[in-house]
Amino acid sequence: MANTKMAQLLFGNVDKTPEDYEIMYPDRGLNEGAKVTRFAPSPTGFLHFGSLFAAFVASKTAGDDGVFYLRIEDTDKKREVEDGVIGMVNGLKDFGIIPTEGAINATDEVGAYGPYTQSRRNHIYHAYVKSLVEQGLAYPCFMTEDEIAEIRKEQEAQKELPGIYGKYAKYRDITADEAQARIANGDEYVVRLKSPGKPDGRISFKDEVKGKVEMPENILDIVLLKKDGTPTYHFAHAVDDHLMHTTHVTRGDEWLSSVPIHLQLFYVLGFKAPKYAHISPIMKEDAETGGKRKLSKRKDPEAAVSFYAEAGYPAGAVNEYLMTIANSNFEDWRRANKTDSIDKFDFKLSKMSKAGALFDMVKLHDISKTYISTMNTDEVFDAVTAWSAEYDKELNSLIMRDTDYAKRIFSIERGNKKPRKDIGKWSEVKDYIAYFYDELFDGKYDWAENMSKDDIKAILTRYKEIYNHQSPSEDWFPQVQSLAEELGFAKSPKDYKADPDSFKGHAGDVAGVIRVAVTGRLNTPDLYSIMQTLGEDKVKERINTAIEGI
RNA sequence: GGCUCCAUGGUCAAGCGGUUAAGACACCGCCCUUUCACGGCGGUAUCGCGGGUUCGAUUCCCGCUGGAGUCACCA
Repeated sequence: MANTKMAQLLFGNVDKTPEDYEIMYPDRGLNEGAKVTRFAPSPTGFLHFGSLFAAFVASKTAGDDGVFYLRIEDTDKKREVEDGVIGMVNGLKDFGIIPTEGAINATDEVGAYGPYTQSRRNHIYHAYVKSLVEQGLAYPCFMTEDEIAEIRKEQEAQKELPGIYGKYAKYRDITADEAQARIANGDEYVVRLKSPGKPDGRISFKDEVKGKVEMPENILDIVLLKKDGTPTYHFAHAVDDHLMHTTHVTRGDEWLSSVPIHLQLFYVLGFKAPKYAHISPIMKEDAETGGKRKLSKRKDPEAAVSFYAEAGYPAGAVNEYLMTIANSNFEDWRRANKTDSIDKFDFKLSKMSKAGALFDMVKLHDISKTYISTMNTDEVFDAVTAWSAEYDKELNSLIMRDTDYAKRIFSIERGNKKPRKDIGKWSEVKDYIAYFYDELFDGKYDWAENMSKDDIKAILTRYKEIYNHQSPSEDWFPQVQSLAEELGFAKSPKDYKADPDSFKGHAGDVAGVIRVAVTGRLNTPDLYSIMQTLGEDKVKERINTAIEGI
């Protein structure tokens, strides 16, 4: 049979058959309904926020009883970057996404369905292409790039569908002898699919997020194997996801239009097609056009996952944000289940939005504030130390100088029923705690505008005399109140409002003066706690310095 | 341009033939309060347009407009 001859000519050195691989990679034997998903990036080393989102969705889809694996799609040497794989693995790990199988670094993998790196799977792809050639479903094509460009030009001029098909597929029926002669001559070739599609054919399928989709059938003789013998994305996708038993292919919706090709490939290969879930991209408002566009690696710093690490957004907070984008009902669930792990939330592909969401930094920040507010002192301390060790050495050395002191600072009003939400990201910590460290305390005083210098001086001078560091918290404010009365201020805002002409202000204003003297600021957390943390000597020193500066 | 997807406030979005059109972020006001934050209460603001179908369309159908994606030996 001629096809056998062709197959031998092209793949004489291939010794295994598809059947061999089917046996090597048997059914996974998972529980009924368990899902197998994957994240399949090119190892460019740059983890895009959109890719993180895709990986997040894939891992949440697999859930606890499924399998989520990492496959490296490195079939294009031009795009490859040194350390690209480790960049991907670490990038995911930073956000708590750890695949159950797949590549773990540039050379090692775990799992029984590997190799998980496409450049190491050529022998597998070749066995399947050989079989296709044998069956007359694929053929070598010797067209040069110039020839193809020529054809494309003509097709564009004629307003025809561009691509290699029908009369343009000039090597479709090439004989083995002819091919042999060309190869002997040193001609290069690709292997193309002999597409069984009909020009008027339509296909329809159900996408897990887009719903029912109808499209023209693929009629193009797409390339299966490039001239260097590596597979195209399309072909590798079909072979890999079949052999690795992927049940749900989650990927960016830029792939939606190639589904007809993929479904056809699964069909000719005799594979059961996986379910597809095409995820809408995360968009960004374009300042120039006022419109939306995809989050761009070039234009948007937040497109790089490293941005969040640098800014100090906790990975958990970013995860919460990703989940609110993925399944908007997560927000309601989170309010009802404040302390539960995000893993308990029942993520559903079908609840994903069909349209692309605009990236909202403000929302992320809010979610992050809430997230950090629920962390305990040690967790905050650990996170800040880890972050500052990498991104703010000065802050780090300050904190490490006296870790107990730092923890006392972080514990102020932490753990309340209604916790403060002062910190949205770790890079805000330095400013937040600045007045606890002389090195950061700038000596600028933000005195209230309605206070005269004389009053400020009087309050501080007198307060210095009555200050008792040993007073328990409940006695502290009454002391301020009596000082207020002594100096002509009302005891409470109510008293003051009732008769503003009789008072210079109220006890709150007096406390405010003390606050500014001690911290330099008009607004702070609980002043008593701050003073207790600073210590008696430091408080007195700050008040003295303040008085001198007036 | 062909093919395809999408379309509810500023943003994320519930809704799936009859609703005062949820909720969250942001914004504004009030309350609580020694400041701020937190919290509570309230407010501004949304169904792209035009046709159908129907007793009745945000919801179903068609067209338009707008946005996005794709048309490689890149993924």
